[in-house]
Amino acid sequence: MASTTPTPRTTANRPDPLTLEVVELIGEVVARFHQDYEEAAAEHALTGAQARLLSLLCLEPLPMRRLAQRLKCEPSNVTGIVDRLEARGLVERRPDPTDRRVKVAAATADGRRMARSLRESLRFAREPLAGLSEGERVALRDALRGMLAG
Amino acid sequence: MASTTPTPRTTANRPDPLTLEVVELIGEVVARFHQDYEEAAAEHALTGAQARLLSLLCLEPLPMRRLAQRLKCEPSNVTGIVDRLEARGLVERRPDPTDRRVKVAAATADGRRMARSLRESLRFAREPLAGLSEGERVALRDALRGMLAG
DNA sequence: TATTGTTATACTCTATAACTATA
DNA sequence: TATAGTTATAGAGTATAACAATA
Repeated sequence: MASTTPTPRTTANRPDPLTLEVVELIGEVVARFHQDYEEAAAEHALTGAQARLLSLLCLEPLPMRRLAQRLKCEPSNVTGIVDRLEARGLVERRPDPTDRRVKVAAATADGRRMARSLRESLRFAREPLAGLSEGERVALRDALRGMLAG
Repeated sequence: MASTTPTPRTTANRPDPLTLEVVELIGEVVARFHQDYEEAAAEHALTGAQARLLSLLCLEPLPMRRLAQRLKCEPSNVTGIVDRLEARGLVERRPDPTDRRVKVAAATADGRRMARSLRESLRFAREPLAGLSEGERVALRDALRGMLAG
């Protein structure tokens, strides 16, 4: 089926109706996912950035510099976000034994509890697949893999 | 297949591996989509909020109040965003003949050009389906419809 | 000299509350 | 009285530039 061009197109070089609909659906899913995440964060008196940083630190402690890379922002911003989380006892700074310039941020026990509660309060992001059969989930998985690969 | 519970689960009430993988894939797509959008906006010296507002106004002029509802923020914020876009000649405020309290925001010709350029510079958001066959796109469409419905 | 984290600065987004002009 | 838009204010995220401590 016309596989020389990346995406099927009609005459005027516009995506075909099927592709257009899928793009729109993805946009809706993205919006729902994000809204869900922000609301869950707000319910815990966290901003989106704070929730993302805390979730990252629950996987593993990270130096400030690495945090900035993961969050795709400048290192100077991470200082403030960690400051606010540290003031609430959710995160702490630890020295790095091998390099005294480095400060490693880590989630505290309270921080991990908060992150777990946050994760559990994500409705759409956690249960987006409630309406799908196993076959549909397999198809969705394969399509998403294809998107991220392509 | 096991359709009494919303989502298949293993013993400890945790989602099964397939569901977990799909959730993770959706998260990655959401992240890519958003990053793509923000970068495209930045390339045009727009913030994300400005780009979203401008894109909305390219579909139809809207009263300030309605804009706030669409952007899911307070009306007072819209004032500033429209101010900055208006200062750059991308948006204008028009009076509403039927209600003198209302100001209708509308994209200018320059604003529409900017929005079109913005739309065209979205790589992943515009061409997320490059790697998928028609059959995969149909499967993806159906799965996404099911997600948003369920 | 280069790197890590921080500070200082400026801008934008955000919500809240008070204000104005209409209705 | 109620509504549309604005202003004032304060907190948070963001990028840039300059800085101290360390490598």
